[in-house]
Amino acid sequence: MNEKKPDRLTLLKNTPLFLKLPESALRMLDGILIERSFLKGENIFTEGSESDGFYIIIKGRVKVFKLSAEGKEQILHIVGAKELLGAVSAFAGTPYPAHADAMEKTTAFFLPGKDFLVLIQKEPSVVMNMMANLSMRLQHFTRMIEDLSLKEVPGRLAAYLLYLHERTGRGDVVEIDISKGQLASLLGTIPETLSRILRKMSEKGLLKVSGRKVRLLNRKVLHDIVNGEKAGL
Amino acid sequence: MNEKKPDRLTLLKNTPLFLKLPESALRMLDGILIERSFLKGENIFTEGSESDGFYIIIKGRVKVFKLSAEGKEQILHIVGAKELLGAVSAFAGTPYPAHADAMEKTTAFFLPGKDFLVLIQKEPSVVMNMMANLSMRLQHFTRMIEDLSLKEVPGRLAAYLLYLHERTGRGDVVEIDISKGQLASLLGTIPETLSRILRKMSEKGLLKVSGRKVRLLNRKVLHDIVNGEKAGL
DNA sequence: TTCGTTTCTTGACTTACGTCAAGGATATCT
DNA sequence: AGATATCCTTGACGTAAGTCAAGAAACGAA
Repeated sequence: MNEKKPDRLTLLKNTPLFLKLPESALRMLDGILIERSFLKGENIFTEGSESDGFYIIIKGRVKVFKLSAEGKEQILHIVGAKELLGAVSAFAGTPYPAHADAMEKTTAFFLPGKDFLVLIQKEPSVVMNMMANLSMRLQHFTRMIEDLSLKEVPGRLAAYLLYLHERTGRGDVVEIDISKGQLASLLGTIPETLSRILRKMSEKGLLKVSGRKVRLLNRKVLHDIVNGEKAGL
Repeated sequence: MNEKKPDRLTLLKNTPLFLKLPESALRMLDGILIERSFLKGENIFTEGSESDGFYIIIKGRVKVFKLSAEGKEQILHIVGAKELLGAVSAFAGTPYPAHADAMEKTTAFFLPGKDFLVLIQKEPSVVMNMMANLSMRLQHFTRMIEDLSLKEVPGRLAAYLLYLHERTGRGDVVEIDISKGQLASLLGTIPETLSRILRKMSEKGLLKVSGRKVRLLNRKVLHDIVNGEKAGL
């Protein structure tokens, strides 16, 4: 166990939240952080439960989501390595505002809320980094509200595919990194609707689906769809 | 003009963002802030334009909103006295993510971005106050995404009315503080739909509308509607 | 591989809500 | 107060997307 310590320090140093932290603070953190693991599908926290701290994801992915009365799920965001989970609640001392489930085998460091508050007082850079983090999340949520309220599902899907293409596209092929059902939940719809729209887009020659790989055949029209063109879907 | 200065200082002292600021910093701010006025309906900034600073609203109200390709409007939030407008963009140095229009005659202090960044460096309490602000906004947006994606319009309306009742209700009467058209835009729908749902709720004996005053006659059922009950609407 | 489970797709149907158009009610300005 | 513009309501209609149900395909475990 002891020989793992150097690894943890390096991990911490490369976590955006802890950028610019002095060595001493990192070492202190290393002594406080608790490593936790979660199985695929395991619940990490539940909406409404009291926040006793937050997580820094080391490996794996976690979905943060809301549930409707009828059980429909809306994914708010997916948290991956080096990102924070539940930090706002820990800072504000409020209950977790949504559920969090591991989407795959996940390991994370847990930082108890009280230690976090002490750290914040001592290290202003942590607060600045966290502000940057919150700002990005706010932007993301703004776009999500816009999409849900002002775009239809084809527009949201096209926007997501083009976004994937920009970040991870190899040629004109993008690989959806989550199941189609989960993608539906991220886009604010249901698997049936997503499936139908993908088929229509295929029929129109806009793309070609094979499993999780999607070849974007007409990005121009996909862009138009994002901007509200009906394109006969 | 000079005899107004004491007023400004008092205003600043009572602004959440500047809580706990030393007298000296407040006086410096007072020398930097620029007072600006906007007419009803006037645009304050536009989505995509570069942020050169942010506003502290002194009087009046401002709607922050997105527009769809077809011109439909989604209000993200309404900013009133002592609240901040455009602060995230000023902090992050990103363009404004939405439009802002004055809903009534509004006066505000403008703080140039560069001065804000200097202030942030010098006064950690400002950052903490701003974090608290961002956290609340994030919570608000989370709820908004949940509502748009998982609730229908009657549920969103009922939630809004009950929220108004909690904050400002006199007996069982609440007063909607914006026009019905704007309320529709805030709830992510259109005036026709809002009108129809209000009528149906009246017919079911859940409430009684007279102008902007709404008498809530059956809060229990309204709560049920928030929680996904159809209630025969 | 084979079995069993989960995920994905498809069709027929329903429905909430948006669109279009018009009349009525309120508000605002001189 | 009267005139003009804005806001609100109502009806008839269209449509995007959800529900229900059933097969097909993909995945995982034994």
